[in-house]
Amino acid sequence: MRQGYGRGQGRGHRWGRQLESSGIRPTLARELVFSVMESSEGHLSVEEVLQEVRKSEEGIGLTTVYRSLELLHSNGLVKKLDFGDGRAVFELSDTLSGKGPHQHLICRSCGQVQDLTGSPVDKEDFAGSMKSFIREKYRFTTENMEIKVYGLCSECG
Amino acid sequence: MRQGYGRGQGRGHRWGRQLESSGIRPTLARELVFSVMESSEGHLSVEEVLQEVRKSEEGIGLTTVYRSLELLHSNGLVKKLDFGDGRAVFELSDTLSGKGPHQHLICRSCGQVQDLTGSPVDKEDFAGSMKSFIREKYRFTTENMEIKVYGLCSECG
DNA sequence: CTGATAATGAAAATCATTTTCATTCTAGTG
DNA sequence: CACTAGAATGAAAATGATTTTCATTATCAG
Repeated sequence: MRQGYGRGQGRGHRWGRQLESSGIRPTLARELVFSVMESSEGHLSVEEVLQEVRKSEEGIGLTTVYRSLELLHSNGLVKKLDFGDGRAVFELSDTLSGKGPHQHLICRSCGQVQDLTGSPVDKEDFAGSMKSFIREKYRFTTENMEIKVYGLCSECG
Repeated sequence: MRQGYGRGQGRGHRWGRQLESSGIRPTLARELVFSVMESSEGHLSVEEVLQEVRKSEEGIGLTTVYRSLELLHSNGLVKKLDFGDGRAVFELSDTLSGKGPHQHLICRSCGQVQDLTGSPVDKEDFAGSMKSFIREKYRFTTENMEIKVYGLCSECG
C-alpha cells in the first residue's frame, strides 16, 4: 500500500474498536472493508466492496478485500451468502445490522432480494423452531440455516 | 462418439421412454446420464456422473455430461443442488425418486448429507406451509425453495 | 437414402476465488 | 529509538468448476 496501512491510528483510536474487540488486528484495509459493510443496507459482492473501498484508498487490492471479508466472516461480523449466481455476496451480521435473523426471497425476474422474517410456526423466530424440530427428529445440531426462496416478487408476479 | 450414439434403439425402444415423454430427444449419452441418476440413491457430482457413465461408454465427454444434466434439470427430471463447496450436485427429482419434497442437513464434520422432511408447522408438507405464509406476508410467489441446514449430525454431535 | 438440424467431444475460454511470493507494516523488545 | 520476527498486502500466477467454440458425427423427417 503506497501510504502505509496503519496511518497513525495507533491501537484503534480512530477506528478499530469493533475489529479489536473481535480479536482482529485492525488495519486500514480491514477497517475500510468493515466500514463499507457497516454502512451498506443489504448485501454486496466482493467486487462491489472493492469499488467502495477504493473510493477511500485507491491502492487496496482485490485479494485483500477477499481476505478481509473472509476474516470478518470467520469472526462472525459478516455473513457470507450465495444467491446461486456463482459468486459470493456478503452482508453485515444479523446482530450488527439490528435486522435480526432473516432469510431471503430472490425474484427470478428482476433479481431483487428481499428479507424474509418470521414463519408460519413462530412469527418471530423461524430458525429457533426449526432448530428444535430438527434436533428432536434427527438429533442433528443446527449451527447455521440457509433458506433461499426463488420465485416472483409482488412486482413481477 | 466412436460407436454412434443411437446404437440401434430406433425411437426409444430400448430406453428413452422417460426422456421422450419429457420432450428430450433420447441419445445414448442422455440415456446413460439419466440412468445413472435413476439408479443412484442420493446426489452425485458431475464428475461422479461422468465416472459412472464411462463404465458403460468410455467415449462420453465431460461436456456432454454437463449438458445432459442441465437438460434433465431444466426439464424437471433432476434437481440441481449446491452444498456450498463450490460445485453442483444433482439428484433425481422428488417425484421420480418417490422421496417426496425434502431439504438437506449437511454435517460440517463428516460431510454427510441427510434428507430433511416435514417441519414444525406441517409434519408432512413444510414447503407448502411456507409457501402460503410467504404468499400472504410478502405477496411473493414461491417457485423453488432451498433450505440448507449446516451443523453436526448425530454421529458427530 | 439424404439433407437439414441437433448433439457431441476436445480444446480453449471464462470467471470467481485462492495461492504464491516478494515487499511493506506492525508490535513488541532491548 | 532502532531492530526484528511475524503478519498483512498486492500483483501476478494458479486453480478449478463450468461454458463456449468449432469441427465432426449422429438423428430423423421426408
